[in-house]
Amino acid sequence: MATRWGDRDARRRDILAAGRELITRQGYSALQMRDVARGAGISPGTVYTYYPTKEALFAALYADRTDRFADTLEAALNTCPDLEELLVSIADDYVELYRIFGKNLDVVEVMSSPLRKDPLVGGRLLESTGRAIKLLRAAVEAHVPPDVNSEQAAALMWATMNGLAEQFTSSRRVMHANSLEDLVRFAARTLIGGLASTNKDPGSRTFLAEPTPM
Amino acid sequence: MATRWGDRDARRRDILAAGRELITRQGYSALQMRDVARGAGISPGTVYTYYPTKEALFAALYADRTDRFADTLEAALNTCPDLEELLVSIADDYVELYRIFGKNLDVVEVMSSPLRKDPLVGGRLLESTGRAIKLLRAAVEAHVPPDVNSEQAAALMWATMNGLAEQFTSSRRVMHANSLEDLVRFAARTLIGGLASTNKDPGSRTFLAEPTPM
DNA sequence: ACCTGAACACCGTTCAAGT
DNA sequence: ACCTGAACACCGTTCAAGT
Repeated sequence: MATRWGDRDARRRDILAAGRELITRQGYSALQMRDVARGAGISPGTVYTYYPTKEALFAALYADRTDRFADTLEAALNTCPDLEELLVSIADDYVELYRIFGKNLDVVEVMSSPLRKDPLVGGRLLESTGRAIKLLRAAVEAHVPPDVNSEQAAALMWATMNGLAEQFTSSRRVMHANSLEDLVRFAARTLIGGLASTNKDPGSRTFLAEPTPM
Repeated sequence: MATRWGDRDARRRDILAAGRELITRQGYSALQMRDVARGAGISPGTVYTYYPTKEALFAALYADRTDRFADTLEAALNTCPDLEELLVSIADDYVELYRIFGKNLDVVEVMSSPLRKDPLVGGRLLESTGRAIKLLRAAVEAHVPPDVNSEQAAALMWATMNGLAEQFTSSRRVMHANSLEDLVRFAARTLIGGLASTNKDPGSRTFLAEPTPM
């Protein structure tokens, strides 16, 4: 680290890089403030003049990672012919994100604390998660019949993604032996088929819809 | 606590009761070994002669709670006419379980540590989660066309339950304003419709299935 | 202003001593 | 045997002192 005395922007990048290194290589339990400080070439006290708590630092790392995931999602949105391929192509990236951050950050907790007002914590968090959510909703709306309630559909898709990611980062073996790709395809087909055949908006619900041929 | 000196069974129940009280009323961060000891009327060191670590105690509490959820699931299985009503009727109970335990226990972590061999930790955990999983799979098989791959279907259903529970215990507001019941119904209808119309076993896949009328 | 690092606070865990 | 509680270890956080 060749960061000069007083260069706050570079110092902040050093802190984030050190934290990211620890958390991606060794997991959340390895994210310790003394080690972050050592990795960034500073003393422990100094970290606290950049991020007021460990949770704030973690939230900043999460926001960065979410932005990278949103990049993946955006690229998939521009290249994938259908929702099934889109979901398959983003699955690995999301599972990696979830493995590192999934269980350890309560976004609501952060956003309802004073950290909400910190532009480099709450601000970044709102920006990155908002972007990912918008992209996901756009994906749903682009690939699902227009009479489906897209808010519910996006929420369900989001829940499914998180639930699958959880299975593949923790309890999968207890349940089954399917690969991530197989299960994502199965989930995608089931959701798409289900959205096409039922679950219209209450106003326009039809009793006999046409099933989408595969 | 009127537990007598040397009554290990009663003492263990006292410890579990104290832990459950803390965690259900104030959440995981309130599960502190000194407070568990005080609640059980013993000294901190004694807790460790019953559960070797805090994680072991937590896993035992999780196993107990999972057994109670399996009771709920079993009752629903015997009374609910269809899968949609079954899922709606267990949703609240599962969300409560998830709020308390969802993010804080890695079952695989516990089961791959020496705790696995402890009958009151790993043993109970295997028993209770195995029972819940079997019941869920039975529910799927009872309500879904026989040519669907029921292992995948159960895994997807499990993922969806976890994903929805996560939304309703943390980041829901960021996504949408639907109630739990509405979203569970939507998810159930979509899954059921999707399983009926697509995703047959590779061998018996049909191209035009009959949609289930609502 | 920015940074240091010793010290404090807290909580999981251990163990010599008690009954 | 079972239990006590002071002490240890660890890690998030603070703050008086340095440059």
